[in-house]
Amino acid sequence: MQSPAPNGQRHTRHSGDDVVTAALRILDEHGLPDLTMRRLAANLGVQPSALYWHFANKQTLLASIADRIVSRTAPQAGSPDWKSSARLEAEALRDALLDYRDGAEVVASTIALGLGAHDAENRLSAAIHRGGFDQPTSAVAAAALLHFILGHVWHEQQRAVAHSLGVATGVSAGGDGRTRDAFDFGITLFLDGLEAAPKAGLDPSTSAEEVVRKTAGVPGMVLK
Amino acid sequence: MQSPAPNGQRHTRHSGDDVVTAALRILDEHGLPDLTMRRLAANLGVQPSALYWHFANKQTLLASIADRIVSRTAPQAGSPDWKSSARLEAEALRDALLDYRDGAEVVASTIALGLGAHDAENRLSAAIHRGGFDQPTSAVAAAALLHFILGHVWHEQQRAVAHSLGVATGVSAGGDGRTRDAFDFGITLFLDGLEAAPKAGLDPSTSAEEVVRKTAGVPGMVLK
DNA sequence: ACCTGAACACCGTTCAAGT
DNA sequence: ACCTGAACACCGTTCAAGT
Repeated sequence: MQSPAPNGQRHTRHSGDDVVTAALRILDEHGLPDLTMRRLAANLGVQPSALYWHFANKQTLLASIADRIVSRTAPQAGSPDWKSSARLEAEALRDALLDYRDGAEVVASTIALGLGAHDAENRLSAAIHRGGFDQPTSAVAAAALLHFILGHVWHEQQRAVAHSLGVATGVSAGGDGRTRDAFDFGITLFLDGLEAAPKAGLDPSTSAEEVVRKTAGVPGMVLK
Repeated sequence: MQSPAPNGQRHTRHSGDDVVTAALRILDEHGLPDLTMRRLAANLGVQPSALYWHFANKQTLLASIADRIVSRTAPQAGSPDWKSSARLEAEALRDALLDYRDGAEVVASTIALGLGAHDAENRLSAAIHRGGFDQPTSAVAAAALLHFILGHVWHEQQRAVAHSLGVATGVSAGGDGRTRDAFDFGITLFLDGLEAAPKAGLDPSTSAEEVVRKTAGVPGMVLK
C-alpha cells in the first residue's frame, strides 16, 4: 500500500539517479552535515533501508554525487596554447565545485578515497598532455594541480559558511575577493613550473619495479 | 566515588593535553572513524560528558589534535638556497602527517575550516619569504603548496588503508613506491613556477578594496 | 576544577518479508 | 525491481548535580 507521500514528493518508484538528484538538492540547500541517509529517504518518501537497494553504502552514494558535480564541467573550445587551455580546465573545475554547497569537500573526500570523480583528473591530464608532456608526467602534474584546486575551493567554501554565520575569521575586512587572484596565482605557479620541467622527466616505459628500486630506502614512508 | 578505572587507565583527573594525547593514540591505532567522543572517554576512564569540560565540541578537539601533529615538524638547519629549504620544510611536513594514521585528513579538515594547524602554513610561508618574495606572495604560494601537500598525503594514506584491506585499486602492481617521486615532482613544479614568477606579483600595500575592484565581475563565484 | 548520571535527538546499516 | 518494518549498535551534545 502506497501511503500518500509525506513530503510532497511524487511517489513513483525511484532509480539510482533519482536518489543522487535528491541528494544533490539536500547538499546544496542544507550542506553536507545535513545530508543523512534518513533525511534523504524522507525527502524521497521512502524508508531509509530502501536506499540500500540503490547504493551499497553512503560512501558509494557520495562518490556518485561527486561524479555528477565534476561531470558538469563546461568543455570549452580549443585554446591557443596548452597553458591557457589547462588554466581554463582548472577554472571550469573550480566553477563546478562552487556550484554546489560543500562541493569541494565531497569531491576531495571521494578522490582521496579513490572512489570516483576521475573525470576531473583525466581532463586536467589531457590538457597538460596536449602541451607535449609524456603521459606519466601529465598524470602526476594533473594530480598535483587537482589537489591544489580541491584544497583551495574547499577552503573558499568553508570561509563562505563561516562568514554566513558571522564568525570572526581574522581575515582583514573587505570580503576577501582576493581568493580568485590567489587561485589563478596558484595555477600559474604550477603551469610555469611545468613549463620549466624537462619534458621527459618520467618515462612511460619505466616499470613499476624500477621506480620502486629508484625510490627504495627513502625516509618518510613511516605509517608507524 | 572513583570507581576502579575500567580500562586499565590511571584515574587521576585529566588536563586538556591528556585528552589530546589519548585521542592521538586512538587515531594512530584505529583511525579517524574510530575516534569517537565516547570511545575516547572510555579510554580515559571518564564519562563522555566530561570531555566537554576540556573542549567545546569535537571539532575543537580535532583542531588541537591537528596542531600537535603539525607542530612535531623537525626544524632542520639553514639550507643553501631557499628552494631546497622550502622543499625540506615540505618534506618535514609530509613526514609529520605520515606519522599518524589519517593525519593528513585530520589536518586538511582543520585547515579547511580555518580552525588550526597554522604552523604548517607559517613555516612554508617563512621559507619562501626567505627567498626574497614579498609577504603576500609568500603567503599565497605557501597556501597553494600546503593544499597540494595535504591532498597528496591524504591520498597516500588512504591508499595505504585500501591496500591493507586488500581492496583492488586499479593501480598497477608493484606497491606504488612512486608516491614519493610524485610528491617531489609536485613540489618542484611549484617552486620552479615560483622562481619564474615576478617577485612583486602582489603588493602588500594593495588594499582589500582595490583587490575586490580589480576582481569584480569575474565569473565563477557562484555559490548559488 | 573536573567529573557523574541521565537524558535528548539523532546516526548508518542489516535483513526478512512484502509486491 | 524496488520497497517496508523493525531492529541493532551506535553517535555528539546538554545540563543539573556532585566533590
